[in-house]
Amino acid sequence: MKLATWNVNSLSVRLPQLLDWLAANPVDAIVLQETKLTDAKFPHAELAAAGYRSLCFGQKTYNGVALLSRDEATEPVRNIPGFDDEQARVIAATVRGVRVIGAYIPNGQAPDSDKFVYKLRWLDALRAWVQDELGRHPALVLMGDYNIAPEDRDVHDPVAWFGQIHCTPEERAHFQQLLGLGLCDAFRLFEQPPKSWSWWDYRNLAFRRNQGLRIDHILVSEALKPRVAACSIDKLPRKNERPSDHAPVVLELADLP
DNA sequence: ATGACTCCCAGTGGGAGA
Repeated sequence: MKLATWNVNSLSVRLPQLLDWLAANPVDAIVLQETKLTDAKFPHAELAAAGYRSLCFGQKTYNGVALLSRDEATEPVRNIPGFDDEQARVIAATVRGVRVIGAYIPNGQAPDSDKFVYKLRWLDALRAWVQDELGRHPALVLMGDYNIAPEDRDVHDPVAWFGQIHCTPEERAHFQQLLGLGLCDAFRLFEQPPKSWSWWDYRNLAFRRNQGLRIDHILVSEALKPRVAACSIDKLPRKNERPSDHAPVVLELADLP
């Protein structure tokens, strides 16, 4: 079973690239972030033609998430239950026995901003809810755009980025607290190329210079960890014309005996 | 260098992203 996450930065702009990618990478499920589409405009038919059913949770202009799956996705949840949020950032459902949570964690803008306060509050609510979900669904994947670079090795220039948004001690502590729930960063279960990033700024020729951050993650529960067979970042779509600034991250799970 | 690019809604500019 293969799962993926990708911040597409506008699904209407990126739909052809997504369809191409799914044709080349026929994952069983994928969560998308920054669809920037109301549900009325979601391209259900095009994705169905590619073999995917869609759960969407969008809004105009900003945010918006979706969960695409080949098989039925049951028990859907939109946003964090009990956490009042005007922004569409979470979609979850169960696919082939795996609880799949797709999250677009707030950017936070700057450590001295109101948006940073919101980011930390949001992460508190996420952690409490994921803990509940783990009780109900031991086989769980929490994946998406975390907007957190967990360690210095996830940052192309850790000295310049230290204390900046994505790299503050507070954000990194939140990431560690998620791991403290028994979740595991699947990417780090494997040897990876040095300087592995999932996001590169559009500016400054950052992709060509490989100046990026690893901020898109796939965390897996204890129960799923023995099934993790591979996890990688696919840089190829970042080489497209008019690419998203993020690359997809892919997880492979061994099938149950 | 308070930059750079890309998206969106707007409306011939500005906010947000990261």
